[in-house]
Amino acid sequence: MSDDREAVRAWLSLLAASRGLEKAVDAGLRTRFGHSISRFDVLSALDRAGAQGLRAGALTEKLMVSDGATTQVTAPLIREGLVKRAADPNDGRVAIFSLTRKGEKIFADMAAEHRQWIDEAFAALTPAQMKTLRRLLAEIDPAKIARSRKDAA
Amino acid sequence: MSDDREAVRAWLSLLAASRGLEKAVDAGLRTRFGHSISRFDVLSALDRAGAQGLRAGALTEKLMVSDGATTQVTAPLIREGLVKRAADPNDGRVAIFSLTRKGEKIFADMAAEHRQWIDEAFAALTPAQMKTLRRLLAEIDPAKIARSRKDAA
DNA sequence: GCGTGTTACTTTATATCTAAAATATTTTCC
DNA sequence: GGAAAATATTTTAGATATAAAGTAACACGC
Repeated sequence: MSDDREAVRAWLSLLAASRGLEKAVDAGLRTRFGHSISRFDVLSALDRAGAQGLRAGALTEKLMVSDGATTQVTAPLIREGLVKRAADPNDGRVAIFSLTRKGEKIFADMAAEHRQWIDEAFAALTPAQMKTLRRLLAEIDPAKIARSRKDAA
Repeated sequence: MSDDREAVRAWLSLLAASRGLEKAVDAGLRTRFGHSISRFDVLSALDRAGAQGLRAGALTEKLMVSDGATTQVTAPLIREGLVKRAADPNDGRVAIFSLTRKGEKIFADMAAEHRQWIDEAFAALTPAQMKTLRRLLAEIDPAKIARSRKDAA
């Protein structure tokens, strides 16, 4: 059988497509708005959360990064006045992040342009093909790796 | 139409799948072999290049990273004796990297296990579906973004 | 109502990436 | 043949990621 390495081939394609697009989007966001893709992700999550904002922990979960990363990526956004950090009145440990008015406005611009870029990058695919792509991607299960690993060294 | 945001949805799925799998593979390589996915990529490129090795520039291109990253990621591999750095006899500027015997052996182990992990992560897909996936991913064109960007600020 | 453990977040140390400056070598062109 | 331009790589400064240690606030059980 020559289906021997099909999974590794698919993985290399996946990696190449994702890294390529990620780099292009990051470069675009930096050039046009002076913000990284990580910051865009934060703004996007906060925009979706609306006025009530998100706790640091919830942000961490949504972005799938470490606790420390959330603290660090929000710092410059707060410094520049796009994000507001408030204490939870009921729990002194909790930090709640939300967009400022300025942050909302800037994010709206970023999101509009971001969407155009993505539409262009995917222009060669029909909506049906994009759905197929999503369906196939959803079948990939990274968690299986951790479960199967024989951690002996 | 509700195909309105199909491209952005596909992009989010792509990113989630790629990041998730990348994290799992990286964790596996670190746990089992003490090396990052970046180092695995270097070893993989050098293994394919064989005894004649690769110039720093060629490695940079294959890995799609910056020049500096190549210098930095090879450094620990050289320190640990998996990679050898030689000068080009015809051009004093050029550095040629290749695997040592030890590097070849260790990479063989890594590659075998890596392949198992990928097979497992993709187990829910048939070979035909993996081919479809590759075909669809190949249609995505990040370069369109740079071309369309109206870099005015 | 107080010690002790838990939880939430931040800080720190380290790894990896990029962009740009620095270094070294080769090539080009009078 | 030598100055100037081009090329190949390394170094440096800064951004962003993680893991683990640190800090502060809460909550449980006696």
